[in-house]
Amino acid sequence: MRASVSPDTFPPRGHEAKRLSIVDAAASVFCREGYSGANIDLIAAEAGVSRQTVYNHHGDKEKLFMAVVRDLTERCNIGIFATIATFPDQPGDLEADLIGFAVRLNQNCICNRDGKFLRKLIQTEGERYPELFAEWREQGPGRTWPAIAARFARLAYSGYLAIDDPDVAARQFLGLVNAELQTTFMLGGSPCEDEVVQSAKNGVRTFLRAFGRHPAPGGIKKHTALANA
Amino acid sequence: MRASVSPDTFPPRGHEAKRLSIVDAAASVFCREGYSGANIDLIAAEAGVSRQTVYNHHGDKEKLFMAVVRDLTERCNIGIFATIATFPDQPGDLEADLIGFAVRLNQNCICNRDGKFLRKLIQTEGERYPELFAEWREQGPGRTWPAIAARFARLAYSGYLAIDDPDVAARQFLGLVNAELQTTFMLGGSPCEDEVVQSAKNGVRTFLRAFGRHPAPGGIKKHTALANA
DNA sequence: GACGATTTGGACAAGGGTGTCTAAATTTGT
DNA sequence: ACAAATTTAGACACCCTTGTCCAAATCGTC
Repeated sequence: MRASVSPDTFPPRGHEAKRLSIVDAAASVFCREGYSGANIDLIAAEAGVSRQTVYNHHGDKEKLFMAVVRDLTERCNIGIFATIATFPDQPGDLEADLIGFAVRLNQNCICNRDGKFLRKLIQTEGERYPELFAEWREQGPGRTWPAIAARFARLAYSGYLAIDDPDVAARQFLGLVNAELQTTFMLGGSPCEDEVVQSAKNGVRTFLRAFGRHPAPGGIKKHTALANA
Repeated sequence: MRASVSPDTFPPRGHEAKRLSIVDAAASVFCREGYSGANIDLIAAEAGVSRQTVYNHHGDKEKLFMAVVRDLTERCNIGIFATIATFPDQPGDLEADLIGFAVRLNQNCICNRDGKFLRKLIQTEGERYPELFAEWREQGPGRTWPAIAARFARLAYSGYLAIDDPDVAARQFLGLVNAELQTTFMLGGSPCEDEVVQSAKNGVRTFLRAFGRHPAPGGIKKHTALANA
C-alpha cells in the first residue's frame, strides 16, 4: 500500500532506488580504484544496472563523483550529529561516559562504511576538486567541530572539566582517543572493536588527567550553573 | 676531482642522477594524479628525460611505483631518526624542548616533501599493494614508534614525566601535537609554520598537564637514575 | 678524437575506457 | 490491459595509455 507518489519527483520509486544503488557502488569502486582507475562498467555491474542507466542518472563520470561525495558528506553528518546528541552533558560516571561517546563516534561515524569511504575520497581526490572539498570542509568539520566543542564547553561550565579553550579541547579529545588507530586509518582499514575501545580508554584517561576536576572520593558536587539563565 | 668510480655500479654518475630525478618526478605525479591517472609521458617530461629512459631504468610502471615508495620510506626514516636524536633526554625547559621536538618532527619529517608524498601514497594505494605496505609498516612505524617510546621511557625514568605505558604515551603525544592539523593533513596540504607551532604548544601543554611531574618552582630535582646501571 | 654506452624522439601495435546511439525488453501507473 | 517511461544490451567512434622497437644524437671516458 505504498502507492502514493512522492511529493515532487515524477519517477516515483524504483528510480530512486537505482540512483542510490549506483551511488553506493560508485563510492565503493572510486575508493578501491581511485577516480582514474574507476571504471563505469564496473560500477554499473556492481550496482546491478546497465552502463547506460548510470549515464541516464548522473550524466558524467565527474558528476557521478560529485554526487557520491555530496551523498557521503550528508549521510556522515547525520550520523555525527545523532552521535553528538548522545554526548554526556550530565554524566553519571564521566570517564565511562566519555569513553562510550568516543567509541560510538568511531564505530558509527568514522569507521563505518560511509565514514571510511568519505575519508578516503577526501584524502585521495581532495586536491583535484578544491571547490567540492571546500564545501565538504564547511559542511563537515566546519559544523561538527563547533558542535562538539560546545558540548565540552557545557561540561566545563557545569564544573566537570577544567578547560581553557573548548575548541582546542575538542580537537585534542579526538586526537587522543584516536591516537592508537592512526596507522590503521592510514592504510584505509577499519580497526576492530577491541582496538577502538582500548584507544578510547587510554585517550580518555589521559584527557581526564589533563582536564578532569578530581572530585572528592564520595562523588561530584553538582554546580548550580543553570540558575543564571 | 670526483672522477673515481663508485664501488660496484658500472654506469657511474649521470646515470644515477637521472634515476633520482625520475623517482622524484614519479613521486610527484603519482601523488597528484593517483596510480591509474599517472602518465609515464608526464613523469618523463617532469623528470626532464625521454619516456624510453624511464623504461630503461625501471622497466615498468608498477616497478617504478615500488621504487618510489621504497625510496620515500628510506628517506623519511633517515629524517625521522635524525630528528629523534634531538629528543630532549636531559631537558632544560621540558615544555619548550618538547615543543621544539614536535615542531622539528612535523617540519622535517611529516610536512616536508617526502613525508607528504609518502603519506599520500600510503593512503591512496595502500590497499592495492598489501605486501609493499606491510613492508612500509615494519620499516616505518614499526621502527620509529618504539624509538620515540624509548625516549619517553627514559624521560620518565629520569623523573621528568609520570608515564604508565611509554608506547601509549608516545602515540598520544603525536596525537596531541598534531590534533589541530588533521583537517589539513586530510586534504594533503602542508600547514604553515604558525599552525604547526600553535598545535605543538597546545598539545604539549595538555601532555604535560597529564604526565608532567609539577616540579617545585625552583627547578627539577635530578634523580640518580644512572647509578643503577 | 674515438669508442662504447646511454639517451632521445618518433612510430607503432594492442588494449582499454568514455560517452553516444539504437532498437528491443521491461517496468510502472492508470 | 494499455501506454508511457525507463532500462537494457550491444555496437560504435574517439581518445588516451602502456610498452616495444629502432635509428640517430649525445654523453662520458680513455
